[in-house]
Amino acid sequence: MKFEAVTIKDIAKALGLSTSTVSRALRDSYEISEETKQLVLNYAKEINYRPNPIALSLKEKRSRSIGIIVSEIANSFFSQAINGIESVAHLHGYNVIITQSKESYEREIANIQYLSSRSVDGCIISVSAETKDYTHITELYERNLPIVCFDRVIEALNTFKVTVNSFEGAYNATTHLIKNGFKKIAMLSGSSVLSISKDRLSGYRQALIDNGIEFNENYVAYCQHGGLIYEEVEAALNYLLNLKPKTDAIFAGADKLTTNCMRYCKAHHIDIPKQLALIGFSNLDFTDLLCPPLSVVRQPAFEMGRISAELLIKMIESKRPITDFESKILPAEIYARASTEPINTKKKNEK
Amino acid sequence: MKFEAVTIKDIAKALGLSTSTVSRALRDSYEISEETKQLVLNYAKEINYRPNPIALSLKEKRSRSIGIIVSEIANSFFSQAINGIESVAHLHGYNVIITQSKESYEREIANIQYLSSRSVDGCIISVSAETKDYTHITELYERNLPIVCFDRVIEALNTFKVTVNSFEGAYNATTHLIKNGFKKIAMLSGSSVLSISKDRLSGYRQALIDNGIEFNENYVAYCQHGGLIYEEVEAALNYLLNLKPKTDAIFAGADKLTTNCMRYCKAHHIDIPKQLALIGFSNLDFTDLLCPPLSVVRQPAFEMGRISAELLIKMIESKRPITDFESKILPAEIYARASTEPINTKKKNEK
DNA sequence: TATTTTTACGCAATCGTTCCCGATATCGAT
DNA sequence: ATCGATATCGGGAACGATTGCGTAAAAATA
Repeated sequence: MKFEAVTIKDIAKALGLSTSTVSRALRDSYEISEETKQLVLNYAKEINYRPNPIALSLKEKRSRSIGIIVSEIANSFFSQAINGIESVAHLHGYNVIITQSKESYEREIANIQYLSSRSVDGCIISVSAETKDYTHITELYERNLPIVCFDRVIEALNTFKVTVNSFEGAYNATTHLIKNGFKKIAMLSGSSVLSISKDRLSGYRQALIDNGIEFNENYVAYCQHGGLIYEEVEAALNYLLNLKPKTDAIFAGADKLTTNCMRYCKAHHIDIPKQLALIGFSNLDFTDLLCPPLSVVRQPAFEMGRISAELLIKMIESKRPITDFESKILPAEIYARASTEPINTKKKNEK
Repeated sequence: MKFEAVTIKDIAKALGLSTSTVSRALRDSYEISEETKQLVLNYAKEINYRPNPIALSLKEKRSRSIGIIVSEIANSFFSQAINGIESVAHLHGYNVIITQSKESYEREIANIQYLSSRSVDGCIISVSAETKDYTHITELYERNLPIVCFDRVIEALNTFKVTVNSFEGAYNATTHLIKNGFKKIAMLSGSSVLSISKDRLSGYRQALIDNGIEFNENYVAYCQHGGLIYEEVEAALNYLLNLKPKTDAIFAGADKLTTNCMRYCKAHHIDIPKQLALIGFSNLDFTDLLCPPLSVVRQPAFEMGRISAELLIKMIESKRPITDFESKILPAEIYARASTEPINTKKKNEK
């Protein structure tokens, strides 16, 4: 029922040659005469011949494609990162296969097995928030599947890692809140098992300490699904906003946490920043258009994707096994907006 | 250098059987004894055998995967639609390969040729705004590659089409503006060649006429890149907002147009809705959190993806060629918020 | 002219899997 | 005991492309 593409065999038959000769002509191999080569090339162009990548994959055990696993493409950070990956991949002649784990351990396993069975030449992975056991990944890695970790990295895996400086980003965001006069700063954190969550917590903690504020573990609430479901954010905020002394600012450690925190405040008529200041990690393109304009810690997502892809392709195309793995740590940028404005400054006209 | 997976040959060798017998056992074919079948199945499970989909694709000329072409995954509408497609595809045992055209004609061609060479069993396509010539798609379709159009459809292609009722959505949005007292309503439209642009323009036009307002072509501005680049939106608004009589409301025909319109207003200190009301198509998850909360026409993106995938799979798995193609047209929903509030109503406390 | 070297091409194996067809064995029936 | 039927399995081709090896013809050398 499916249409049949033109194959090397069709060319061979039409030109009265063998498939090997045709192959050599197309591959511009040695031991081929100039005239037969031209003959084949012309005919191939004429009938619009395209090599079958599946047959090639089967034979060569490589596919010139790289796999991506992220939790959600609807997340701005990830879609920007994917754009970065694609830009580099296409430049090097690689195609990209995108999969989503939706923060599910099972789907992550299914995805990476699908990718490896599809003979991807390598993978770029940001692990799911649910994943605690990484053997499905390390096993493939040890069997020589090149893997680059980005964003949420697997610390135990000895490979390239591309991350944002979470500690510094959290440190600067928290310091920003302190400088603007907020006293009781709580943290809304993602899954406690993720390396980025730990780093962001450390940055938050250190900023408090460096400014002479006591770190209180009670002012940290975790959302194991990274804020993907509103209810867990709601529960966390119900908790954080009923503490004594009263929380007057929130630092949110992930995109969905930040926006869902805003949604909570709107639903509960909490005035930002008068009743509660808010700053959080976010890569949304519209945080400046929010009500109020939202202060954010922004990650260089596109750049992270770019670098990840470059490292992966370097790994794939390297002749000898790479042993010297560097970790690229990129700076996060702080955008201070109205959501963290000092409350004593009674300017009506923001901007 | 790459790891080698366990094949049917390994099982045959280990058990002293032929590959055909092993294949039959795994396929649960007839003409196989119960005991050899169990023997093979047990051993296969033990060594974690997984069939090689590439070899299967080569042999069967199908891959149990479906291709998607959208302009941008960073667009909320498309990422939601992709989620809908994936949910159905996985249910039927299909994998999904996502590609982005970035509104580029060349990339669209490259993508669909890549997908077809990868032996996808079918494609779900929303064409790029740049594309005027559809032969790269119709050609494959005529060679029996199942294709479902969604969102931006190819009118000339006789296949399943899944769209939102653009006319109705535009009609209702425009009527909403009129009912709220706005007089000079301009339209910010996407690429004029797209069917959805035409339908939305018709809806806007009809709503004006039905309410006794003259339709004036001068109050329509087109953005050929669908608002993907801010400058074209800026130019369009510079034009629309300098018309006499003065434009007091804007209806925007696409996601990026709507948000970039807000950005423009913010940059130019235009008060929404006092100086300019705004409603537009958008599938962002947090238009309610924008400043001001944005009135939108929202498409059932997930549902559209779901239906598209179901139709495609129906097409793929149909024994006889399908000739009776229905077009699914889903209703768009209007969310009225502060950005289109009547200006004479002087409520301070919105909600 | 005879021999060697080079050139240019075909043959066949390979990748992992399925499936048609042929082969063998077992069993019941005559 | 012999034959046919059936059950069960192996051999080998096929999918599309590459490639090492063998070999014929052409070219170069003696």
